[in-house]
Amino acid sequence: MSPTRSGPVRSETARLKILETTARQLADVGFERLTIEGIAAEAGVGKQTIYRWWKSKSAIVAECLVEGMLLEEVQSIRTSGNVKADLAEWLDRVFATISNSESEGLLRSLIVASADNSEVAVRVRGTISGEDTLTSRLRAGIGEAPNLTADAPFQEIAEALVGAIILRTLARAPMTPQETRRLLDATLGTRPE
Amino acid sequence: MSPTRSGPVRSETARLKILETTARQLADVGFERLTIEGIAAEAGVGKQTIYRWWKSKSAIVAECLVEGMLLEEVQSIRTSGNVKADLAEWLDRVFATISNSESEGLLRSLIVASADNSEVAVRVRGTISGEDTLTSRLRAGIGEAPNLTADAPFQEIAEALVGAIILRTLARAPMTPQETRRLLDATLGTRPE
Amino acid sequence: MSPTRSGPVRSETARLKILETTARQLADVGFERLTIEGIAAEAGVGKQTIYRWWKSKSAIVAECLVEGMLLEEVQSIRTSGNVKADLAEWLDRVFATISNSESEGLLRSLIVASADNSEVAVRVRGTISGEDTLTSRLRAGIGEAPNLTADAPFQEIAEALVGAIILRTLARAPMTPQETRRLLDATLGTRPE
Amino acid sequence: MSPTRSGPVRSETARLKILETTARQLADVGFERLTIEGIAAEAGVGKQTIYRWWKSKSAIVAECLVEGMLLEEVQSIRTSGNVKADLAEWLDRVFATISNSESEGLLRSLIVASADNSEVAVRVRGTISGEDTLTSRLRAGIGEAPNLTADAPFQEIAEALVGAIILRTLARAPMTPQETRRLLDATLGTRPE
DNA sequence: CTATAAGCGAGACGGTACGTCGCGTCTTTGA
DNA sequence: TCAAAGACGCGACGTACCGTCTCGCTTATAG
Repeated sequence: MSPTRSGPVRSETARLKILETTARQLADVGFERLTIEGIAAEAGVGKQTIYRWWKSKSAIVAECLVEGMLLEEVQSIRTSGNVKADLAEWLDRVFATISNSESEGLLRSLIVASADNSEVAVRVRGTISGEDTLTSRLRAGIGEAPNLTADAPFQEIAEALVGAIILRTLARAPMTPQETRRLLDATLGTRPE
Repeated sequence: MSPTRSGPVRSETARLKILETTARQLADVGFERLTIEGIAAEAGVGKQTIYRWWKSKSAIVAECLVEGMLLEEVQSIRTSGNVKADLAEWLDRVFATISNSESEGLLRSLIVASADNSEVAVRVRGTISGEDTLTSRLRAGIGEAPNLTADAPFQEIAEALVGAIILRTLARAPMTPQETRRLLDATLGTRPE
Repeated sequence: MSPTRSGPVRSETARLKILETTARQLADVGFERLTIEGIAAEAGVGKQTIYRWWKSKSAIVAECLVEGMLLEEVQSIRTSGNVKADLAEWLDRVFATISNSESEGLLRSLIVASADNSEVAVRVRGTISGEDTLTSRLRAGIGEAPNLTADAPFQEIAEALVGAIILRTLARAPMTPQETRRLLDATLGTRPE
Repeated sequence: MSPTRSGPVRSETARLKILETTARQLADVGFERLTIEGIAAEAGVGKQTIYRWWKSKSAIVAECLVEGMLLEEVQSIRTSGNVKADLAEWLDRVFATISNSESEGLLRSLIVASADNSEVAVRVRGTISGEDTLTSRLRAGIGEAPNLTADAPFQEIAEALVGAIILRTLARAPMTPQETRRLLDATLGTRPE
């Protein structure tokens, strides 16, 4: 076996077309009704080309997340000096995004994909909380809220927040701004305004 | 249809056999590989009998939850006077149960079913937190933890806890006892021991 | 067992409704797509009422034939003194009737029913040839055609004619008037005009 | 679709296995109880492979006829110089074949298939009369019987004979040798011996 | 003049087969 | 040698009917 084998190399064009198509169809029809055949047809690609490079549809979805093709809108968190206000704005944005009829069910689809593939689970969580900007924001907020001391359980607070988002997504019951404030009070130890 | 129509009546035997079979197979093979045909075959029932009364497999799962055929082990929460200890014991029990290989993936399956059917989502959440015994326990714990004041956001604290369970379930990363303590410190406002 | 048992007697209304519905649907959708459930529904009758009195759908069709609800138009044959002319007129009428789009496929449906139930086969044949008026007409025509001698094989001539009708019905190729004349020449021994 | 498209080609193995299985099962259980699933299972083939190439079970049967897999025994007619004797032998052979319990009902099944598909009707008729060897034999017999003149209606005589076969098949009443003679007398204009 | 038993409309039941969709693998042809 | 196209065996889908079996109601003899 030669170190560099002969023949054409993986087609980047095909790879991107497949990812874009997957992202589009995932938002459109959801994970359960997403099919390899459908992706191949719309992407103008042979099925084998997909099977050659990915081992399941959740793996394609995972790669879409890595490429930042999904949930771009919810990855940033403001740092204004008031951690509760910043997180409230972020949570409101998250719930507004997932309630948007255009990508209705997208996060729910990602949850299903997560159940199939823990790589997706990790990516979804990372993506929702902006590649760990959530934990960073919490750490940056030491002193801005009673619970945010130097030895606070930042990781667990982040989990509680993201977990609540997931819970509400599954229940199709986005949080209202009042509820997000109460959630933040519960996890940051702040008091109602 | 008249209020009392004549003719044969729904078979309770068939209904129970279907629910039992569904519960068993769900724990066995997971939601994605659960099939109506498989249920019908094992339950000794015609497919139409299933389609007549339920409109999807997630609807059957929802009824299993209502009948208490799933997740019975995690529905009770101790009330000892120490809310953090009680919830820690409960969380440890929850993670032990869902890590148990016998029902490996059961909760993950229920999450997938939830994505398909908000009825299931509501039931799963109700069941995990023991038909609202979680919120009740929190209310009963007023004064046992800094965050548990009379006007505390009990609902949101419960959501944060259940959400964290779901998050860890998807990531296939059950919380260790240390982590559950930190999560409780984060949501109850307690301090590490 | 008493000679006359108690209880209500067979409902003539239901019987007739079933036969009428069957005749109508048979002409409409054909024998293969005729269903007991469809008959019961349209006739406003329980399925059991049908199964109680008939053992198959072809048996109902047979009874429709007995009741003269099917193919009434083709049962009479003229007796004018010219057997070839009379049979030509009858054959033309038969082919016109079965080509009529309104009952398109009715005879074909009856052939299928015949294959299932020899009772129907006998009835169809009897009905097409007008309760043996065909053989009668042939017997009455002794001397009107070369083959019609006193010891002629009347039965076999009739069979040849009806068989040809069936053949053309299956092939969806009705005979033209010219062809019917040639068929009659072949079986009656007459010569072309 | 381009004239020569790339990609896999139709499997001849599968095609033949399907036709052979269909021929066997048709003789075994009859057309009404012949099922696509049964054929697929016995042929070791996916259902879709059948649906891809044929649009109904009668279409498969038609192709069996084309391939000469059905009714091979009745396709030849002797030419001895005595047309009545030759046809009598053929008719006796036909009725013997269709009465044979081994293929009991095969011709009846083909009649049902004909009702569904005129292609089958044409093929059955062509096959029974040996790819028009019947008409050929009649033409070859000019002068051997009163009705067989140069301008005789050969086609219609053939139809009368085949039609009678079908009629008797439906009635499950094969002709006796005496009856076949009378039928031939009726159509050929011969006299009883 | 009951009571009892059958007929009736209705339709649930365990089944079989339908025709379709999508899976993951394999085969062919063209670039 | 990869990629498109797509046929293949397979498994499940949701639907249509099958023939059997309750139901609750009505109706006509038999006691």
